[in-house]
Amino acid sequence: MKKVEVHIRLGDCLDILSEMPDNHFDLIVTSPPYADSRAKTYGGIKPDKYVEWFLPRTQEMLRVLKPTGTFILNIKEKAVNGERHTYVLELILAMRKQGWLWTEEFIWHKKNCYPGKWPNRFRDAWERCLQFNKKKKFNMYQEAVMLPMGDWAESRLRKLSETDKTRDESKAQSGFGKNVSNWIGRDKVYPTNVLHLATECGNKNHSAAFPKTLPEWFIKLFTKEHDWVLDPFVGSGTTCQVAREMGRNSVGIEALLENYELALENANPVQHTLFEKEVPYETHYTA
Amino acid sequence: MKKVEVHIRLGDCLDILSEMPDNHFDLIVTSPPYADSRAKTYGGIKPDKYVEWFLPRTQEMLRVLKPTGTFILNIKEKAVNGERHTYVLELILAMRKQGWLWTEEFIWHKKNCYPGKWPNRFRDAWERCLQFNKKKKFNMYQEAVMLPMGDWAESRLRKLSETDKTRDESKAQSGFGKNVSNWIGRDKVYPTNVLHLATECGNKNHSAAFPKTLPEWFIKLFTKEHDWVLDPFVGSGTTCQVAREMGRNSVGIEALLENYELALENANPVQHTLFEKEVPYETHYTA
DNA sequence: GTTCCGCATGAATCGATAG
DNA sequence: ACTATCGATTCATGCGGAA
Repeated sequence: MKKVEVHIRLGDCLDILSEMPDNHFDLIVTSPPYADSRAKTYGGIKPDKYVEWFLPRTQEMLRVLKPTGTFILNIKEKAVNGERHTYVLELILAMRKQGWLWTEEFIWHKKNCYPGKWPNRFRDAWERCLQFNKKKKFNMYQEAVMLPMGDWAESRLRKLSETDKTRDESKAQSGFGKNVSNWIGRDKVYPTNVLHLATECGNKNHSAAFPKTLPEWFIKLFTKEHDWVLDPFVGSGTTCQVAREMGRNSVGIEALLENYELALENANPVQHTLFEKEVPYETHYTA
Repeated sequence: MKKVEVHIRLGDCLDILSEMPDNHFDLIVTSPPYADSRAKTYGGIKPDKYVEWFLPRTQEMLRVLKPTGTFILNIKEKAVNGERHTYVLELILAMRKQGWLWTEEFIWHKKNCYPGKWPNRFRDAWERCLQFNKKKKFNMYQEAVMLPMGDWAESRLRKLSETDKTRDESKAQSGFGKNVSNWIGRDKVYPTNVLHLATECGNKNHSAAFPKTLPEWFIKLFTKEHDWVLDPFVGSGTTCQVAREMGRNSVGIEALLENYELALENANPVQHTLFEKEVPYETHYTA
């Protein structure tokens, strides 16, 4: 019997983080407000001002992250004036000057992206998941995210419709997390740095631009049970909700009161009791 | 009967391009030697020197590209010292200062890669295909790369056609047939900026995993027949080979004699004659 | 209980219109 | 000239109701 803590805090993460101790978190995973979005919360940061706005916050994140910890930043630059804006590129360069190591760039392939048609551009179906670290040696539990493959995937792939084949052969990989128990005992392979996840769209009230499967995958990969997870832009609480279900302690920070209350509701920040043998966390969530 | 030209040139593209006229090419598509690779050819450019080395060449490419043309740069930064190197990010920023517009970043998802992992890293299954333009208005033939639609309409279309067969055929000639044709017109969708292409693994020729499908897709998207395509690092000639098969004129430049001879062989740079009715180029390749 | 169909709904982007 | 707002475009997904 172990306790899992969930803390949801109201305020700008720049202020909240300043009260937190050094080297505390094993994983920071977040999807910050993109440029020109969430105007109510942060005043709708202009693309040209984005790096300047973000850097003080990454400075605090660098401080509160353990030396063995990882920072996953989910972000995508928008199209401005017919061009991709460069603020994400500049952010990476600036964060390295802060002391971050830019270890890897995962690609989140959004299977169901926003529709639309333009004369000069196709639909944007991917986002960056930038991995930053403090040290070259960090904790990584690669076996936790292994994919079932082998005969099952092969036969399944063969049975896919002709449409599926020509469009996207990733279906065999996209099911990670789903029905994991069915595949236990089968051959498994390591995943790649391309993630195939759908955004959870038609859900009741709020559509999750940040699907549970995204923080879930990185929490599996970079933490073990009872590690500490931080989301400095927790929004409706998805990261903390997933962390709790997986037996990880977490802190979520949200600046907008409306989202804060939603996060309280979703993440249920009461100290929970996990009876490990009866309910191992793996059974608590599904993809 | 129209002629398709293929020119293969031996030398550094910096020199060869300097002899070529302004505003000549409709598409430049290339996969340049990555940093530290192909040491024989270009002396093994160090990652830290990559931007400096590449910029004079993009300057020439900017000159020879038509104002309505597009430059597709397939590139991926390597991991150096446990970090992703930043030379690609810096290259994008520097090329914008040269006058290029960074219009889009396509992701090439390499589907069938060999398995493998590193202690701190999964297998790298994607590469950047950076799109640069001279002007905000450029030629783009989006219909040429449309894909079959998803399951939703596929099942509907199948049902309609079954109904069409088993039921009263006279209906097909009246209003009902129009409905069918409407659905048929809707059976294709525009793609996204994520490309799912397989690498040609068992390729005897070269280690360079530059599959024909990659230049093919961009040639379809950004050129029409008899347009001019340039690959300044043509390697074994793949781009020119595909261009010829698609009825586009092309110029390929290669600095290494060994590759140059291979390109001569593969791209068959004799002026070819296309009898359009007998062998429309569309039949030469598949998606 | 299945399977199927209709429908709403998006971290979007462009171009035109208005202040 | 430069910014703010609005309409049109488009498709994968899951829900609820119907056959």
